[in-house]
Amino acid sequence: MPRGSRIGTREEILATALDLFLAQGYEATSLREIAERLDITKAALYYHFPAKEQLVVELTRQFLNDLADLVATARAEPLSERRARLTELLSAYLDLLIEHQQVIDLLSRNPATQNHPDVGLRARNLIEALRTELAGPDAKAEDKLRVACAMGAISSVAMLPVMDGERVRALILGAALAAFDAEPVGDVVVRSPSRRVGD
Amino acid sequence: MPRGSRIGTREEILATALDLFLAQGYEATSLREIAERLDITKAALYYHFPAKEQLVVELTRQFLNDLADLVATARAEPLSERRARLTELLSAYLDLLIEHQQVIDLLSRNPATQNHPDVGLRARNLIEALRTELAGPDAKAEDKLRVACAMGAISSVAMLPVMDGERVRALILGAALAAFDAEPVGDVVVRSPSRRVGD
DNA sequence: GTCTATAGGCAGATAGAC
DNA sequence: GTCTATCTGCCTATAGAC
Repeated sequence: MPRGSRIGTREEILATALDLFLAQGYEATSLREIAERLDITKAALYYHFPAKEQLVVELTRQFLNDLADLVATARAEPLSERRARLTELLSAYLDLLIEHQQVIDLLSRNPATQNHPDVGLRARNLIEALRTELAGPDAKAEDKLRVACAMGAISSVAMLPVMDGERVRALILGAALAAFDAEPVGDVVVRSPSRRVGD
Repeated sequence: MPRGSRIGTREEILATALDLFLAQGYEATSLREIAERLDITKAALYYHFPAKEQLVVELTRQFLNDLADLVATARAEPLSERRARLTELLSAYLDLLIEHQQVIDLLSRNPATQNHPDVGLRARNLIEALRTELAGPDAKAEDKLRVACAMGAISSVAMLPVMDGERVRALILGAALAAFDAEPVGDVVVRSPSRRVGD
């Protein structure tokens, strides 16, 4: 059943694809499912996108460009003011994750997208570049690990239901900086459990 | 070409399946690929495992049981010594992630596995239970966020190439505790980039 | 425990009418 | 821009011989 001429078909396709990819995964979602939900046919999809993978390329393009911008910003920052630079860049990284939360979910949860040169590989390279920039050119292994922990704390936004407000943002940024600065903690002993839970 | 009777066929199948699932994803890996790499046939796989999804169930069983044990430990701990309890449980959680790094990769990267009641849903419930236990029964939203940040810092192990040594472990645990304790940091301004990187 | 052979289905993708 | 119709190929899973 045709829907007639609409302005936003392409955007509707992308939105629907994102929905289904997030819920079921990229590989587990067929073009038939996407088409059915939109009440069009598979062939109609192929008018707008030459192949299934192109859906992911388009869905992730904006995020990846923003991430590339952030790396460029990092490279342009003077190394002299190290602390201010770290704070600023982690803050921008946090904003990026919040803004593109769904796309990041898509990328991190779908191995099939991670080997695509314009998507997964590009993302990996950019993240690696950011980590390198944050640690500094003369960074020791420990500094790199500290940066990884800080970025990990920021990644906790991905685990959370919804992001709301400046207070939450400030807390996560504070946690990331504290993770970076932290003293090592060793020699912790764990007692044995009384009974297993869950089965 | 038959391989004759071997003791470890079942374990070889699981190891090969894990390899391929990690490299390509669960959905993107066919039973034919697994069989070919092992030099057996698809039908032989079905002798050992009744369905493809059973491979994931077996691969994740040990990790999920260990995680359930950790939740049980958390429930058995006295709430009186809050700080020691938090340190101890985060430490055990870190050990768990290190020990089962590959399985965690498998779970977190494959949406298709995440709706299975004995795998993804069980994992989600256990992680949620652990977060709740760590935050405490009377926890405010902010405490839960702090726990999420701490667990996020620990999750940084998943981003790292290899885990080696007590020093690295101590650093990550320290970062997690510091993330939990951190003061909020607000009002950071980001300058604009000079030029985009990467294309 | 492993094989051959095949059923039965759905995938991604294309051709060409309208 | 969307359709119908169809191709080709691979998928999971099963039956039954050895």
